[in-house]
Amino acid sequence: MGITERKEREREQRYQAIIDAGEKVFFTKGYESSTMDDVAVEAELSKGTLYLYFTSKDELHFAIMERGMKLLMGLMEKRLHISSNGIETLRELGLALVEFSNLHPNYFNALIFFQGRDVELQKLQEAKVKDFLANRNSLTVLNETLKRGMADGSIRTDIPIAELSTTLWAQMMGILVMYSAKQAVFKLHHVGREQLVNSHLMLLSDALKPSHMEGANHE
Amino acid sequence: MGITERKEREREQRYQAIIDAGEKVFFTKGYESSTMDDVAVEAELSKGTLYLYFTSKDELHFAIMERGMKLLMGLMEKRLHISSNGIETLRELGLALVEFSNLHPNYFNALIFFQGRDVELQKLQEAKVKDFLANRNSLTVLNETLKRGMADGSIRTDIPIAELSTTLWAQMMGILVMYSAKQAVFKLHHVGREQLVNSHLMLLSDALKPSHMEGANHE
DNA sequence: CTAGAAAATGACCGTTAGTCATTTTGATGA
DNA sequence: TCATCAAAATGACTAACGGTCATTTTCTAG
Repeated sequence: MGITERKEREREQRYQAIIDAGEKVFFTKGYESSTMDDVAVEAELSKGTLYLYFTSKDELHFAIMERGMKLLMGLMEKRLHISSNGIETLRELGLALVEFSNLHPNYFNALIFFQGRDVELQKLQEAKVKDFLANRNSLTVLNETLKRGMADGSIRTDIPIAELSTTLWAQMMGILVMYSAKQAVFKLHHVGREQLVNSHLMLLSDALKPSHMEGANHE
Repeated sequence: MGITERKEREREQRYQAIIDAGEKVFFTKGYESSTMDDVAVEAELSKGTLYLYFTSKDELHFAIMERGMKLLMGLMEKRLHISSNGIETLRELGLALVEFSNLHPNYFNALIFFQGRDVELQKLQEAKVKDFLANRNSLTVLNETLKRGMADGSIRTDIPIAELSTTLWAQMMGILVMYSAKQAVFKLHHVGREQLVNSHLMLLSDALKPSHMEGANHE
């Protein structure tokens, strides 16, 4: 009989329903200003029940971020084989991130916000984080693309790949975190997010070329 | 009679003493885990008194960060005139930041942590923040240096200066924020902070050259 | 010595993440 | 149909902490 199966399915549905409620609340009021009671009301459940599905507010937030990450990965995969050239693919990945930020601004913010906090990697259960890092994620894809670019000669090879990929990843995530954390500074200088990302990519397109390679067409 | 003067002096001393206590507590237990009661005990004052000098926990943290910023600025000013060449001075500024992180790791962390949060610029009194931004700070110095570099021909001029300076600032602060927030990721890839900063500067030294300028000596 | 202002105190408040004893639900077997 | 029992759900409660304010203490001035 499929009773255990049905129960499992119901549990999964409720789990997703809580994430739905969490999204609605967090995206509307912002993470810090949202309370678990808010989420409970939205989900039409008691707060106690939430804690049967999530061990903490941060874990719920993590689940939302994971959804966002899946969406982003989808957009990246789609662009991954547009070009066979490594450096151009890299640019596509950058554009995927921009596209993501326009299509799903809320998930984008959740992801950026989460990236800029040191909480989860320490306080969340090791297992969950390990699992997340082990899975194919934006950093993995970046790494593969760099390998391709180094192989086809479109990307410099004098920086070890592990260093280069983490650096590029940190740069991109970093400027986005800074932009969301320090909007006032950027406004003061009349620089928008689009401009920031653009000039970043512009700098990169030159920086990644193998030395002495002529004929840059950054644009 | 100098009574008002003495009072003012005493007030300033107490103000500084509270920052001292705040530093001791925050640097030891971490900002989030530290309570205002902890600080009060360390300062040998009641909690209520703290709030006569600081309107919030964040404002106390801001004051600590300002101290750090002053130290950093000192290190930067010192290196500012080592070279008359713009691009080399820019590198010196990067190295000043590295030096700062080694000399004053606690202030460095406070600064980074503060940079990566969106709280203060919104919740702190406008005046305080405006004042901070108006003062000569790392971003100002960066801007000046870029101007010099563009003038002496050592830095590309095709990116507007406001965009370029904010981008470079966001990149550098960004990767440091990411490093402190996501140490686990970097450890997994065996990349240390020194390596991260190095490969970042390496990429930059190529990216900032005027197009078609030959003979790169990045090192 | 006293009046009164300025500084300091600490008991108290409101909020909220997280807990747990109790209740409800629903499957099972007689 | 009902009794039993485990799983699920509940919501009152706790602990912790940032921030407040009526009261007390300290200091100045006349």
